[in-house]
Amino acid sequence: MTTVASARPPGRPLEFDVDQVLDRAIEVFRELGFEATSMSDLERATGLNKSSIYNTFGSKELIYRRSLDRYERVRLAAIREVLAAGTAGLDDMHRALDLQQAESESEWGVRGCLAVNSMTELAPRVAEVRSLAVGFRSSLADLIRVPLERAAALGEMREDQISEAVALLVSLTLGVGVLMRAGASHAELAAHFAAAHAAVESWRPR
Amino acid sequence: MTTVASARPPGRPLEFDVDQVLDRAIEVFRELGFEATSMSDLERATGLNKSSIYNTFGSKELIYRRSLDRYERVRLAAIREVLAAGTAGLDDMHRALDLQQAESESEWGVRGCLAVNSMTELAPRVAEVRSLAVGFRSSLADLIRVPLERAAALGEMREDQISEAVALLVSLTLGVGVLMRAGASHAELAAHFAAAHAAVESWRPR
DNA sequence: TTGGTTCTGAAGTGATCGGTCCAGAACCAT
DNA sequence: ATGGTTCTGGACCGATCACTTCAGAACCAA
Repeated sequence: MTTVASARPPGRPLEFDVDQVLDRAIEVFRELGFEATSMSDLERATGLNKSSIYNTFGSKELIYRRSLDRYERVRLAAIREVLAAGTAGLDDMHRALDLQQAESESEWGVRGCLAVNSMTELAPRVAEVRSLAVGFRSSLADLIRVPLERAAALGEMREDQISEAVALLVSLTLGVGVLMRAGASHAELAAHFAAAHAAVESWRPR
Repeated sequence: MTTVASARPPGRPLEFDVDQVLDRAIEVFRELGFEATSMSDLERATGLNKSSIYNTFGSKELIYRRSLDRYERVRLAAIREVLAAGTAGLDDMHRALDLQQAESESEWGVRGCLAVNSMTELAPRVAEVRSLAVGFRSSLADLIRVPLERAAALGEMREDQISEAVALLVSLTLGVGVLMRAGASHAELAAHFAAAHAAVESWRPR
């Protein structure tokens, strides 16, 4: 059992980069969801032949799960960079909210968040997708907790408020994910972010 | 043009009650969503023949829109009864949150909220569904505003906090709608409702 | 009862669905 | 070069999709 994971197999090599293909699949799945996306859609979006897709991923559900997994990891890494790598407390939280708002107002925003979409569409019926959903929320909560604990250490909020603050911010994030896809205007989105900012400020001791 | 809307047409009458059929359709759409629900599923759930469905509603999209419309009206009526018909301020809000939590933990809770589901699945692609989504959020916000304005009149919160409070509670409601379908435990749901209760309490002047 | 209208049940429509098969191309180790 | 392995393109598969058609049943007004 001395096989190495990256051992190049014999035979003809893949003519494409798997991650690049997944990125194109992510775009389609974000826009149409799982059910409304056909294999033809995936062929067109990835530029691959159906055989190559099946040879590499196995089934439509499997390429969806691979796409969702990659989406979550990329997304969490970006959030980690903003939240966990900061040095301030509540100010980092405000900054993160501003970034999220800017994203949600961009032309890509209307496609929403693939993780949120998967939670309402496929998670109830597919256990593996449900696991990805639970894991994503858990990781997101962990990341949100970081600046809040720094804030508590800085005396910007009470220790016993942290858990409720995390839950509230996670819920708000999911809510924004829904809003983006459902015709919310920039004004409506702004109102929700204003509410989030106000909640953050309410934690400061007076 | 003296036609009356409820004028009984000649010919054979329907053998079923339209609203009862819609209630059964709502169940299926809540569980499976629009795309994953087939006409056979609807036949089975409603007990109707395909022809009767098409004769009455016209298409799969139309019976979905009728279902969503009915779901929203029934749901808003129930919420109105709790929120707008109350006489207290913030206490009514707490009571409403408790009811929502009990519902989300019931066996029906895992099907989630058809309105929320429609926002992530069909609203981006179908303008009429998007309109229903916008209308639902708008009506929900109006209802949430009622007890908060009573609270402000009672001196339980400041007038200028109301709009942000409404936005936050709407966002939280959407978030819970997502959580219900995505494998959230009762504990996880409880944490989110605890955060909501804490937010409500934070509005009281000190 | 009869004529006009509408509803129901069952069979059938073409199109598209996700997925398979296989011949030939493309690679590596020898 | 050759043999073993893997990947690609395209034809092909049965199943299922939303939807239609139509004959006959069920009703009302006259």
